[in-house]
Amino acid sequence: MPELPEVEYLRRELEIVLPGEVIKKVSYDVGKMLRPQPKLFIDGVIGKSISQIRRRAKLLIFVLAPQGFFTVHLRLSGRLFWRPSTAPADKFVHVVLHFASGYELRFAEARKFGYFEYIKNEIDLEKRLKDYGPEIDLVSWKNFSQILESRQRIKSLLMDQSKIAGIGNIYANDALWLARIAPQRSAESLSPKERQRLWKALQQVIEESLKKGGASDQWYRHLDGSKGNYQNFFKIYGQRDESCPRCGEKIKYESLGGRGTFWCPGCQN
DNA sequence: ACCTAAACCTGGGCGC
DNA sequence: TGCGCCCAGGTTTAGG
Repeated sequence: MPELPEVEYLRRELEIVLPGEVIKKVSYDVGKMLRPQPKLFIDGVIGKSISQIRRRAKLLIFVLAPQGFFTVHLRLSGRLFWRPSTAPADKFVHVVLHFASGYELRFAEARKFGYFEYIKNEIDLEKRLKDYGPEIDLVSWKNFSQILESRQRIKSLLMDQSKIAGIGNIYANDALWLARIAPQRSAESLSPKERQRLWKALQQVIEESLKKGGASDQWYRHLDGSKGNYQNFFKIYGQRDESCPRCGEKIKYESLGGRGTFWCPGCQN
């Protein structure tokens, strides 16, 4: 999924239905999806209620009462569904939290990369979150500019969660196109004007996607199973060999840092 | 410090 | 319809 807009959209939906719900039972069929171990996870959450849902980077954080937390990472193909237990089955479901109200939180994960993790207290939670850089939607322009003082390639740096949190492959591609910056450039080579353009482009693209309910390019779904809309408004992501909407040049595709990278040689310099 | 490739897995789309 | 190949919103680890 799931980059900041997708995870944040889901967080807001969860925040509407989950607080006050009591976990009655956990079922699963893939043990590695419950961390640190299925038994520890289940013992940690059973009988507790959910009081709040937070987000840090691409990680959802469920606050439990009277104490404890669990996190959910959707990785590439994770979906969360909120359903009455009588609802028809969903495909690819591997973990289900059953609530006393008769509702279920279903975790569908086709590729089995995603996971739930129980965290027993604040100290451990902080430990788990300590390596994340500032959230992209909160970082100041000045701090952003400082973070770019690096020889790393700009696109790889944007996607490095320890430098800046929340950006993934879609929004890195789209923001660089908006800011007219080639993804292969080293971060430190960006002029102050370019840094400002990039910072603004990132804010713009994140905000636009969040308003559209995120990008359901392949797997991402809302809590009720519906799709987001940003995939219909990609600037350059996925547009291999199409013509650039800004300058008409043919859009290139190459692997950069092991990730598919789309850019326009005509207007990204 | 930074880069690449591979690993973790499965499904969907495309060409033949 | 089927098969093979390529690709996939992420992260981690091994090796150069």
